[in-house]
Amino acid sequence: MIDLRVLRADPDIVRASQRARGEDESLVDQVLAADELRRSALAAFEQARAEQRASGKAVARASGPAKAELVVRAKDLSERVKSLQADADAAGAQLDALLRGLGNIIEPGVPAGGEDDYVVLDTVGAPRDFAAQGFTPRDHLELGERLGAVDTERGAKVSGSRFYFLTGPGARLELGLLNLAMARLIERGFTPMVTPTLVRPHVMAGAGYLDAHASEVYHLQADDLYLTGTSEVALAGYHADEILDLSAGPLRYAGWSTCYRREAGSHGKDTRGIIRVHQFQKIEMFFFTSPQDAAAEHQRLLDLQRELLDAIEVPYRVIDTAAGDLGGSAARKYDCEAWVPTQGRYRELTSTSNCTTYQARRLQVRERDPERGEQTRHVATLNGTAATTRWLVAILENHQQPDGSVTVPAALRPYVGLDVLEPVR
RNA sequence: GGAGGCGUCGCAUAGUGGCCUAGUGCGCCCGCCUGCUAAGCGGGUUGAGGGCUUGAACCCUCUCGCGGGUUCAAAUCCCGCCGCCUCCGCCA
Repeated sequence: MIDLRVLRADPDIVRASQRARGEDESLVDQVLAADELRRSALAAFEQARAEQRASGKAVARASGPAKAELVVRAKDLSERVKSLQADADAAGAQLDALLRGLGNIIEPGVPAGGEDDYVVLDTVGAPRDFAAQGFTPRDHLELGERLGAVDTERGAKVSGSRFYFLTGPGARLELGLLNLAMARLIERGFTPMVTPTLVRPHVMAGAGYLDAHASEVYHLQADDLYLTGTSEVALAGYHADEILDLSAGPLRYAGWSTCYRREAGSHGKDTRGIIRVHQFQKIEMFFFTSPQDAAAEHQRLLDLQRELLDAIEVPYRVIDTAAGDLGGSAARKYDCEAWVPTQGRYRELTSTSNCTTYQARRLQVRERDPERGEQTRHVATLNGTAATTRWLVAILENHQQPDGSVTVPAALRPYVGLDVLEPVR
């Protein structure tokens, strides 16, 4: 949710943001009108309520016939209060519904437009020239099967399409990668967290995943719980309804969880291998910070992601996602995409979003504002991928050898316990 | 799954329909007093929204786990939900 005060004070900023996202500008005026309505309804209710409270005291003091008469009058007043309260509640609900329909206000500099209007900020490393090395690269699934590392056939037998087993060296590679990421983050002062993957509706909604992404999310009807597609959801909810002390700096969490995604809108896309699957593992970074530090912390998250990508030695590029391709909660989003040789293109391995105060406002995460004494204000939240199962795709393909073996990147070897993955068939 | 108990200010507790503008103790903050510390004395100490301005002060409303209901009036009575505790049952 955006700040209603900002919208009142400067509606043009919100209009411009909506325009850049390719979303409805007129929503801004609808919100302003609903706000007017709510304020007048609220004032009417509160005045009537104050009268009622005064009359209640009079009743309590009176006795005998005088009391009976006062009660009769108080009944009328009670009816009026009830009806005015209903009006005020309805006006409040209307405003809230409209306000939740607005996406976060984009950060200045975000490219306007949709999915294809990203701006490439940096490109690191060069795609390997397999032709010059005299062989045609195998894709990650063929490699994984030859190495005895990935089994999608049995994954489908047990759970259906887009499920898989990581076996032997594949499982070791994933655990090694996640442990490397976690170890690096702990060194940087992160608090490691293993988070719940089933959450209540208000937590899912608070993180913003029940709006546009609702069809992407698994729901357990019998228990009314949602399976999370990232530990961001649980980490965002971790401090819900709390007033945090950020005077010693941001709270930095590294959440390890299995992630579940329905992939409802992507039938036919990436059906081969483990690029797009219903279940995978991820280490997610999540910050709670003071609003004025959010943009700088966002750069820090991006730097950490780049360091981790450097550690697995794959070519990648960094893109600044266009406004129309941001989630509703994000004010800015950077993706790092690794080169996938057999696809001849870059594929997303990490994503980091600055949600400014948008998530925190829904989840009621606040801090004391040092400049305004004891007053509270909403904090900013940021999130970013540290490592996921999908990274195995880039590792396998970019480090493959002509004989079908795969060299384990040096930084990973202590965590995987193997220097080379050898074909078993 | 069954039975019972509980949820009040940062913590602990009092409060069985109007005298609650929620009392008291502890903690914390400010001040006074005092060789220092402690003690003592006085004051303050949930959060949100609205009036309203750049802000402060002031006024009003809401906030006793959450949401409904009864009543002229609800921390207090009723219903639902959530959480915690105890016992029984079940259990990868």
